[in-house]
Amino acid sequence: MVDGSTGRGPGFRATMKDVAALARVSLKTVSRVINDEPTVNPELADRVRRAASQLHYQPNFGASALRRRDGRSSTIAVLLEDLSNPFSATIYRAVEEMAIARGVSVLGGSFDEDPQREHEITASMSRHRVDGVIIAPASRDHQYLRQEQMAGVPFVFVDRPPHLLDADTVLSDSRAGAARAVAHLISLGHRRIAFLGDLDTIYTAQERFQGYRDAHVAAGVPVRESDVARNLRTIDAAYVVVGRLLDAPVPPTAIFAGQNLSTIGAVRAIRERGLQRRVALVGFDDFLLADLLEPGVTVVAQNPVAMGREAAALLFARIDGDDSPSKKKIVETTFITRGSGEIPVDDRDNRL
Amino acid sequence: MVDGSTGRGPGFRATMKDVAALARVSLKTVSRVINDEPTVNPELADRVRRAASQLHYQPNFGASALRRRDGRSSTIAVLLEDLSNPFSATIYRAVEEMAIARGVSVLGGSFDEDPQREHEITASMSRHRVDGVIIAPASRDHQYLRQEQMAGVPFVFVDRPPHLLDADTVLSDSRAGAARAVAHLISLGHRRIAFLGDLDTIYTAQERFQGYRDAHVAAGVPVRESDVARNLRTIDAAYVVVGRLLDAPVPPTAIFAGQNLSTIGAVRAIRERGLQRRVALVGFDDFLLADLLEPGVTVVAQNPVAMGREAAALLFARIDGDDSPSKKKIVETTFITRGSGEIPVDDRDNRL
DNA sequence: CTGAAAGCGCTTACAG
DNA sequence: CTGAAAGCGCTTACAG
Repeated sequence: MVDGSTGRGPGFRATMKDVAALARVSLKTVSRVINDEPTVNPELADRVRRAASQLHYQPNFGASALRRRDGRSSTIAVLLEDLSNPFSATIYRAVEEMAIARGVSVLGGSFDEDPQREHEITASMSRHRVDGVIIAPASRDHQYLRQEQMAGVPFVFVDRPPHLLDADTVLSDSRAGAARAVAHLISLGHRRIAFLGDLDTIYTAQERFQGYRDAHVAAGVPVRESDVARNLRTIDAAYVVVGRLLDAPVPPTAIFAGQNLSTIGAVRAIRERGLQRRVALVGFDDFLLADLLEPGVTVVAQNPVAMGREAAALLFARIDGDDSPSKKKIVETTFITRGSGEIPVDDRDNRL
Repeated sequence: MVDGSTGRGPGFRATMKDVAALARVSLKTVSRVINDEPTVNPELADRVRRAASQLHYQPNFGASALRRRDGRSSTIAVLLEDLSNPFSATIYRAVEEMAIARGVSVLGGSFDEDPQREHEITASMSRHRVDGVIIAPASRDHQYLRQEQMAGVPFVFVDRPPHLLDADTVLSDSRAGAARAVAHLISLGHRRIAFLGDLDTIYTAQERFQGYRDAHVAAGVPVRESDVARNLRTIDAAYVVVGRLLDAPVPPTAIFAGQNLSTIGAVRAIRERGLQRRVALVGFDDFLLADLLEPGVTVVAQNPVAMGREAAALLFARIDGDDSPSKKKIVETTFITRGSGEIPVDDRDNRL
């Protein structure tokens, strides 16, 4: 079967057995060399390495994991809202960097705020026997992950906390960040500040609204329900709602947008009406080119690189055996003023 | 061993054997039910399903692949330049959608233009025995993938073609798209059009430069080497180079930027000098907010969704057994005028 | 329609 | 330091 040559025709893939035969050693010796066990005669090891290289041998992770004590697949899952959104993509990349340094591969998944899809993808990850999962859940009840956790798979929640499940968590300080931004607008005289919120089911949308309220309460400014828009997911949805608000008889004088897409929708609606120097705007989550718009867009910037790194560090610590109580990390936000948020109220507009 | 209850203490994970014992059938019958083989007594099948559900059984893909004839891991790899770049991320998402519809999971990887990293990641994918690979290579010689191909793993090249390897390919029509954009600038009277190119080693950078040259040749306008900048990877690099060009005694009157980051760098440098209504700019590859800048940025838009879908379709066809000769698909670009590219030459500037 | 035996490519546990 | 046997969780190939 072993002919000593390299070409074996289509479909051929060398196994340890083939390497062993070519190197004239036992299977077990090949296994020792491949796994860098030290107790191998250098000459034999060399023969094995040459044979492996000649046959283009690549060990089979799946087979190895099957028999291994720890059952490690050398794979983790990173399951986020939408990998094509810059926030998710940046977290993914930060995790990828730490994974690659450990020789671990990353299975990526996007939930698109669909709990059903979350259930399907996590089940699939279970069938792949991933070594751990970093997840920004779309669902609100995470008890179903309990079984997987009990089977020894660590979970780290990122951007959104677990519900009815105990697990490590990495969050932005959404509430404080939002409160600071809104307090800034209030300090410039604004009393009618519109709120653009994402889906009500999303933790961060709730937190950012709480921050918006906190700032109002602290300043003794009432929140007007008609200035609060929720369940805005897309640029277009925010664009339409902001247009409607601005066209009202007594429009808000400032806007606080709860995420990057709604900020962009707000910019479009404001610009279309030529109000970019009249209506103040602050967005949550930074975005590329925010500084090149006119005026530059003031934002509460998150730190997705730090979030991804932190989540990966927690996950790998668990994979390495850390069984301490679950941890919760808060990543600070940064308030970046660029102009759009520094427009004071125009007294002509402040009719309440 | 089987106690009929659900809780088994930490570390427990049900196997087919456990399910078989609980359902009082043989292992093989469980296997038949899990794999939806039709020849199972409905009553037995029901017992198996109930037992599987009670034990939270999830089949082990790795073990199944090991014994299976086809050896399928239900995993593909999508290896691109940088998953946090919108172009790569959009391709990734398009592939993910098609993969999820087939119950296939996606291992993602970013090469960052590092051939060494490409070698490591592709080797890792081989060890995971992925069923197929979609790749935008960083290296220039792809013979090393021959072994993997011969072992039956299909490769689809996206954005960049294979060198010294025969494989399916999906490309943008970079050369024609670039030529059209530059011809547009020439038609507006520009004779000094700077070119901002990515790394010379990158196929698309070469093609876009060829398109830039084609348009010059067709119009009988000479290309000035001093207007050609290469190996620009980042926003900052483009920003610095464009600044230098604009500050020269006789600056170019227009700029053609070869990718989205260099376009953004060019915008920064132009704006900083207040030249956004004087210097024309066209970019290759569209980007979010290009229409909200002032003036809006004219671009040659690619279609990464179509590219990802096409690549996935080709890959899954191969996985399903298509062994026809390799295919090459060209995805058209779209020229989108928004203002920055429609600035005619100012006669005062056209000193040659 | 159902099941007992063998084997996928590896590692474990053991013997020499 | 080296190797033969058993077994990980499944599917295949076969017998009933």
